[in-house]
Amino acid sequence: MAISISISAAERDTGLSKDALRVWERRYGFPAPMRDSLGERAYSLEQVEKLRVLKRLLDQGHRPGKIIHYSVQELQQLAQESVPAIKMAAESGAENAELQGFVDLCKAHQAETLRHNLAQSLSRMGLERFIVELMAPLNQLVGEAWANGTLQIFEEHLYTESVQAVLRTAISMLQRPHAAESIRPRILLTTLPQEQHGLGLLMAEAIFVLEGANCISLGVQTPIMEIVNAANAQRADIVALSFSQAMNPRQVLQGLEDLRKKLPVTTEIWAGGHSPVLARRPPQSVYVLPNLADIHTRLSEWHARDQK
Amino acid sequence: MAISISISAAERDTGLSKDALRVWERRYGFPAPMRDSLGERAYSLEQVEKLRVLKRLLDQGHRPGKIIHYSVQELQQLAQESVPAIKMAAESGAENAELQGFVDLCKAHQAETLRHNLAQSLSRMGLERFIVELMAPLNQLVGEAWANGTLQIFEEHLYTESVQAVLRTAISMLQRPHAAESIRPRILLTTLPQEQHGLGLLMAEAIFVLEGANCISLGVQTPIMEIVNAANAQRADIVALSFSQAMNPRQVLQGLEDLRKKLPVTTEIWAGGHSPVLARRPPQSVYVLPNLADIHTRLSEWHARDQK
DNA sequence: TTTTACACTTTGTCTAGGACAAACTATTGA
DNA sequence: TCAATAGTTTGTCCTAGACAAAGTGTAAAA
Repeated sequence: MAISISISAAERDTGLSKDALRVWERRYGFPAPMRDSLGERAYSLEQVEKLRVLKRLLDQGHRPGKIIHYSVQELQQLAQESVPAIKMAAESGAENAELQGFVDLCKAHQAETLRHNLAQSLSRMGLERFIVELMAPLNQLVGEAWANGTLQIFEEHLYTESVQAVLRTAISMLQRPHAAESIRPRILLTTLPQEQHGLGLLMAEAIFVLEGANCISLGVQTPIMEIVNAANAQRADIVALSFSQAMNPRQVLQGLEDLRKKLPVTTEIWAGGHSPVLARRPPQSVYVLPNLADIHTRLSEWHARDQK
Repeated sequence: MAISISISAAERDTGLSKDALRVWERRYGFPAPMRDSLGERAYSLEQVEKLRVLKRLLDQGHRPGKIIHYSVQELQQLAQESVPAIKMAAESGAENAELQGFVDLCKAHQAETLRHNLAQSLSRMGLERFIVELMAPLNQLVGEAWANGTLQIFEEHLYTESVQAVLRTAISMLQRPHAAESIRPRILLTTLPQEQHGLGLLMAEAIFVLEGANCISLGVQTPIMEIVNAANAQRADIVALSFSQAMNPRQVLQGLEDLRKKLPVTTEIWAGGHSPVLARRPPQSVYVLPNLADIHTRLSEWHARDQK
């Protein structure tokens, strides 16, 4: 009577492909799901939980063969050790306490209060500092807490919704009622089809709008050909893309390369976010922005280039 | 030198599983992709385009074996014929002209103007009429135009982003600064993990908030166990779920059934949206709301039940 | 004529194990 | 210490068979 789920549900809930799940079972003996009356795999919730933690560690650069036989506890510890950003944050006491306060609100399911406090911090700090100094590290902390199992998935959803509400309100208040066509740079924001995390994109949009750029966001998951069509239709100067850790490195590089080939040379590509490949093997012909604060400098450079 | 894409890219861009793509090729001879130097399938853009139209028709209840050998033109015509809602709209001249105006703005890529005009209509009509009389049919029209190929994908993204911005602003202005815990019903809004369309959810949220309900949205794609956890943590009276046409009917019913089993009996499940199964084989023990206007009546009924 | 029951057909997803390139690691030689 | 080479690991693709669930059609009963 224990709850178990099919392979396609496991694929959905863990982010690991069916093929990967089957080949791991063959090679490493984990996961070794039960079989239902039809001989089909039935994964237990414990297995799914462990798979989720494994996925997170793979995204951080670990290799399955080395870590697959660790217990969930060992894996969670490994996850904690391997994120220096959090340890850093943990040391700068006061600031960290504030961040932790927001995480605690998530855990207490106080969506209203969370939203209210975020909005308050926003007014106090101003949008730019709010994003760079609060949202960015907070996102990290939340992602980390989620990987540890400290934060449940629905609590993370609650967080994402609240942040989104606050950010979107801020952006819509900043946007010009009737933006002149001529204002430049014209920036097209979106993510590749595999990437469904939209928070990074929203933060980038806010910073761009603050800097006076002309932003058009397509939301997440736009097919490459459509990004090209949109960039041409909008005569975009820059296509800005956001990547999360969870994205397949191969697809990141392949996608950027494809896009570069199909976009006019006059359109720049700016890539931001926490995909490890961007730092490790930054692709030529694409501008990589390791963090949001770089947007300011890069925009100045763009204006300088544009003058010429 | 013609552009072609891998099977996993085709899966992404069409919404058809790899397995389905392979088995169609085996059974019907379509799609019959080229093979690259490694013997792997390479789908042409034309094939992907046809597959997309096919997917849309399957979602409307057509069967692959009957329609797979039609040309793209024939399929598009079929798509147009089989949506009575649009034909109806096409007949009520004046209103239709207004809707068409919005679609035209999408086609002209005037995101700013689109957003502005939507906001204007919103102020003029009030939120409830705006959603029920404008957004709902407009969504239909846009979905239809997309299936026809009249509207490009990125134009549809532009539409979604604009609507979302307008709706979210409206909702955040309505929400109580500090909602009393005691206000009821407490409604948890989200979609099942397979469902990534969030517009319907947002429209429902707006109506609920207007009606004075206590809304907590988890955004899209929440795993079933997490919906249960969230509903318990929030002591939700109602779990409201939104479904689009594109969702697999089997998973809709299975998901609703699972959820019903795991939620406390005191928590009601309300299902809305355009999934054909909801109309054809409405599941017991779940309240089906065929359209947004029903929310009002159903809420009155809820309050009556609650009195007792 | 409409409804119910049963058989037949269609369709999507699962199964298995083999193959291979790309990414990563270790070892060698300069 | 670094660069090139050889070996290992890993994910995704391949084929082809199986089966239940959903849909369709036909015949008997109401």
